[in-house]
Amino acid sequence: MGRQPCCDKVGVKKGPWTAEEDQKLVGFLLTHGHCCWRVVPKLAGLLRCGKSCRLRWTNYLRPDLKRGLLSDDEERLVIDLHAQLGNRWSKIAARLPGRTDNEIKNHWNTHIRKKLLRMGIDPVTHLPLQGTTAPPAEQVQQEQEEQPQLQELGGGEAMQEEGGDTPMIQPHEITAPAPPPPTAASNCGSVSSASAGSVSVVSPSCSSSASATAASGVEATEWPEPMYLFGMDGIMDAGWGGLFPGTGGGGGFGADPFDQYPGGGFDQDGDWM
DNA sequence: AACGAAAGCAACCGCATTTAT
DNA sequence: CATAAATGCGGTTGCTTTCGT
Repeated sequence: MGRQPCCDKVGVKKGPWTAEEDQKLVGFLLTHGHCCWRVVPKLAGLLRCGKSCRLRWTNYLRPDLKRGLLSDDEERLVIDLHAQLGNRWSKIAARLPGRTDNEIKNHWNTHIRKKLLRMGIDPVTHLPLQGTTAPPAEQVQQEQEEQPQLQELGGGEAMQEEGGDTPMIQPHEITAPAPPPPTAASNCGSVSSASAGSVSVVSPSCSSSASATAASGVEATEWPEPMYLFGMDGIMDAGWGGLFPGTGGGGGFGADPFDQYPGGGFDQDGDWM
């Protein structure tokens, strides 16, 4: 027997997720968890493939996700791990809390890979490129001007984007603890305790309250709705700006929402900050 | 100011692996 | 043990934004 599609192709919506869909998915998962992704969209009232729901959740909606560019340390860690593991993005992501394989993969392909190439390093083997053995001197100089700290992976200077973009948000800025708002407090790590699935967003720092919350299920059920009652601006102000990029899809993050709304959101433990 | 090219990112596709029967 | 189904993973695509001319 041939392999069946993961879901019915007919009537399945594709493309960028809308805020309404996000709301349904987050609300459902925080309340019920996911016993199996195949049935999640049906139970959540979504016209989406279960696969798509899983991807959306793991890459975008999980409360424990960091957002923003990778820090200098994270980038070095990615390079080191890639040298050891190759394109095992999920394995690499497992070593970077709050980061997803997709995010790391994209960052590698768009930033790190190019940097290594300009440095004359094969991004696959992590060895000096054959043939030219070294990039032209002016290229090296340009590279050093752009990424001086990459030459010495032990350096601790904050890395900037190519072209000298505004500094990325740093991990310590993301994880600075702060008292969570009442509705969001229940959000931290309430998923897996209600879930038989594998995805866990339980945060050690709030696991006790999370278990209590999950036991009641009340707040976990209620929080997504207030999030939307904020409206987009309110959500942004609350620091989950990356959660609902609108319906534009694609490059909706050309402007980092954290640049506009710094200091809010969930840290890697799912704590509100 | 307008246009085209390049960059960046979210999402999709298909294969591989794991789990259940 | 064999087969089917579900899930996970990596590669790729397409859309949006940004930058340069």
